[in-house]
Amino acid sequence: MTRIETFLSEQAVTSADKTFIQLRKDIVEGQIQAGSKLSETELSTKYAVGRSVIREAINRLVSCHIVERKANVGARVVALTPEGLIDLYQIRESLEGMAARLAAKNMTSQEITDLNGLLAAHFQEVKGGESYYQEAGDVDFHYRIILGSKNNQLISLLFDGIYHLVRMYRVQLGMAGPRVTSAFDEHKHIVQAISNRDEELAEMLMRRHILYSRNNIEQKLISN
Amino acid sequence: MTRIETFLSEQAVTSADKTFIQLRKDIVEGQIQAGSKLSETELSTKYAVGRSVIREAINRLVSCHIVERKANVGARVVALTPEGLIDLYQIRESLEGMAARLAAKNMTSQEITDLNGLLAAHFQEVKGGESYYQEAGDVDFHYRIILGSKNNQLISLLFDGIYHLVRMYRVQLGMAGPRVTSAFDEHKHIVQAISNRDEELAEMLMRRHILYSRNNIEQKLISN
DNA sequence: ACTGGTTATTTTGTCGACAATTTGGCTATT
DNA sequence: AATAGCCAAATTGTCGACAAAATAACCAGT
Repeated sequence: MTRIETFLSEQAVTSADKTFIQLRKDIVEGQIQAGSKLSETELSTKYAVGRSVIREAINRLVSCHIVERKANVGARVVALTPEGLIDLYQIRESLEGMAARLAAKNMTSQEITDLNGLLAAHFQEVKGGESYYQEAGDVDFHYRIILGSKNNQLISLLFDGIYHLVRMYRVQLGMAGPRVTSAFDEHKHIVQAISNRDEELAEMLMRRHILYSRNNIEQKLISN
Repeated sequence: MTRIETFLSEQAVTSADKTFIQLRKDIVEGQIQAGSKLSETELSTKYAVGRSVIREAINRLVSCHIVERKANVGARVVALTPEGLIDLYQIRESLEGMAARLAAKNMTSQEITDLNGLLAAHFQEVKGGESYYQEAGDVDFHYRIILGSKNNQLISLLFDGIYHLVRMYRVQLGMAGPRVTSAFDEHKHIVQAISNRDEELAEMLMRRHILYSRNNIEQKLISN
């Protein structure tokens, strides 16, 4: 099992773990509508677990800002707003910029070699016209750099918190968009900077990369 | 009630809220030792609430990285390590830098006026030789700028998560340190940049400010 | 005395029941 | 008809009990 997989596949051992992951999936992928109320008893029967388990799952979703809860009233899935998406991308710009800086400092040469390999594989796909790239490939690229930062707090913030919310926006607002080839070039330059151990440039390029991505998404939001 | 206070005094309505806040306080301030085990039944009698309430409180502490839990084994207060502190400061540098940038863009002129007022008040204290400054004053300064970012996700990340952990290190490793006057000058320049709506400079100065603070703390860690 | 396996004990995870709070609807009064 | 107050239904919050898992203690065999 690769390093990435161990981090991503949070091995769910308890019933609350599984319910949390399932519920998050159902919300992120839109099976449960954004903004809708989460009734504990209802979910309890739906997922065939006790209400305690549902409560714990909901509480965890509250912690990653996917659900909001008012005391004695109940929990609702967050609403997807343009402002919320912008907030997320500002944080991504900040944190992933720092991640790239730290990756340039802390990645092993083996990890950098692997990253170059990933880039080469993506290049083949892009050349072959597969638009498969952007979903899995882009995510994989960013994950490796974040892991390369070796900052566990940073890794957890992005993986456990931000990324699920970003994916929720992506899926539900249909942001499967293009920007494939230009994004590839940006990735290439970032990897070059990391290979050169140029922390300053790596951070700057990553920030630009995410800023462009945000601009791209904002345009789509407006056109809707 | 000022804007800051509404954000800081999380009004605890349920019993789980109060227990969470109390437990966090006891951990952050060292009443409960770092690295120690958190027995649910034990805490249940200690705080005179049911075990469900304790469980919920612990789960929330897990979400803000103050406690770690292993399934079917139990929860422990995190250990305080130099690496952990560095991780935190790297994140602060990144996020608060972005906060300063956004504050330069989004703070109202009234808020900027207030911020200048705060600075003036601190100057009087520093001049008067009160070292009171650095604890409350420094925190107040940073809080206002973070709030000034108007990015709720960012605000929550720092207030609900990072800052309690930072305070835990500060309190338990006795980082009440000096650096008062130099920090004041740094604050002054940051406020100037924000007043000029110079986003770029505000971010850069804030990052430097936090970097210096980190260097200062690291030196103390070594000398111990 | 030491190691391996087995049983007890303790601790966590889950469930259903009860208490407290909110919400919606009803009645009465103006 | 509108509003205020009150009551009923539903939902959340908390508790204690039971189930499952891990740790500790114990015993047997070498």
